[in-house]
Amino acid sequence: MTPPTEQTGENSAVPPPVRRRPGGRTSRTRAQVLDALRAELGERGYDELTLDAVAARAGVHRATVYRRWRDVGGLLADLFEATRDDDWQPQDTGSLQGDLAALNHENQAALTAQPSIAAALVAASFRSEEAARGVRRLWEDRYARCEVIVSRAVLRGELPPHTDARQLLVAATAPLYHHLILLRTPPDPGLPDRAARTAVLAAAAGAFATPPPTGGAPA
Amino acid sequence: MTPPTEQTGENSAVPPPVRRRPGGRTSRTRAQVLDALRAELGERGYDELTLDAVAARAGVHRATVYRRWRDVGGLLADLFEATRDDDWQPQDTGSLQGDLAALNHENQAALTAQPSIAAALVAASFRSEEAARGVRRLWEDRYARCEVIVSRAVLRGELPPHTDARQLLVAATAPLYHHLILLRTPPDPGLPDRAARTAVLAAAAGAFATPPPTGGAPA
DNA sequence: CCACTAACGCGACAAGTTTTACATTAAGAT
DNA sequence: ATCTTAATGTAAAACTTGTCGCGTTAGTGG
Repeated sequence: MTPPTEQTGENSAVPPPVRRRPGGRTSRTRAQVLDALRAELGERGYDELTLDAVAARAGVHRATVYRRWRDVGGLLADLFEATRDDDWQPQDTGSLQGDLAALNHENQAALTAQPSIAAALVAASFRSEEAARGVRRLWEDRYARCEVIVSRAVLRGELPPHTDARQLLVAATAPLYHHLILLRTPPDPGLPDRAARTAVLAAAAGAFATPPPTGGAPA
Repeated sequence: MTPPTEQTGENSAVPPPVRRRPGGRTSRTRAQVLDALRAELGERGYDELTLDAVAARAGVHRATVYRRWRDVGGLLADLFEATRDDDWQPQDTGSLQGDLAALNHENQAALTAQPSIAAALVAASFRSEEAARGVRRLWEDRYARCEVIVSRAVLRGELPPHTDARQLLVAATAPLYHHLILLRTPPDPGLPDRAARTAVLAAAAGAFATPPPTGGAPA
């Protein structure tokens, strides 16, 4: 991701041996390249992605891309990084099942859009360890933002106070990803709602209850 | 997938029979190459997979591999084919939750084995349309074999007669795949059992009931 | 055992991808 | 405005990937 700043040594003698230049041209190049990457991912798909095409589309020389991102994995990792800082947040529909269903509908739309950047990103995450780390952090960020869905439901009295938010969210969303990404079955318009309903039923049956915070135990 | 029969030679009117030779060397070569492919997938991982390395490991010339399988996608598709015809079947533990948990434990073991062929196969399915078709058929086959878990549970009286087997199986197994393959979180020893339990609770709450065969009076 | 030829090995090569060395441009500080 | 040098551009070399023609090996049927 961005320039590998390995310089951060712990020694006290040499503070910053290399003065970076994050301004003007550098950031402009990054923006151009990431835009070109998104466009290529969408149009040509992941497996036909070449660094060369990205560089050409960005109006930048190939060597520049190779130098700064090294390979496709590095490029994608940086894209994850850039994707991560937006202001997305889950809708508030007024009910747990509605919130989860809305989330699923949004995901289904993103994953089945004809040139799907989301699907390309998932495919890409298998490319390199670097990209895998990037996608892991992206998922973590998104699930963290979704936890508010659960806390809202608790406040409304729809769920018991000690509910494992992550487990509930995963139960509600995993079937969708499973079908669209792993099984590769054609999109089922009813699936988002069914999966949400199933998770809510399981939650009502106490499937995601965490052990009550009984007084401080040892250790 | 086996040998691509493009060998139409010239033209004439009658397609020459082209006598194949499935015996001896041909099948031996296929076995060597697929073994080498499995080994490479496990050791080097999917993204570092090269036809060249597979051929070298199989003790076969590159041109042979290119001729018979054309590219990585064809190679992987053939591997799916070979993987599909084994005699695997789900364990019978005597209870629905036990069966589902056993299935999850087995999958978790397969997906976290250090060189995980299973994980590599999933990654590989993104490579080409051909490989994607192969993996889709593999999943279809495995889920079909698992349906017996549900019918056994129905016979035992653990489930109502009209239960959607696929939905139940997906609900029980999807969270595992979601964590291990998409989220890339480290394996959680408790997850297989929890996911199985959640699915059983949802089933008990009627989450997977299919409309009764008789025309019930609509609301 | 023999003839036929599918399937393989070999090496050369075209196309594509990544690295490297050097020249040029422009960010950032004085 | 001027200087320093990080970041790019440029071009050619080094390496990778996939294809092709041709000679050799070994199934298969007689």
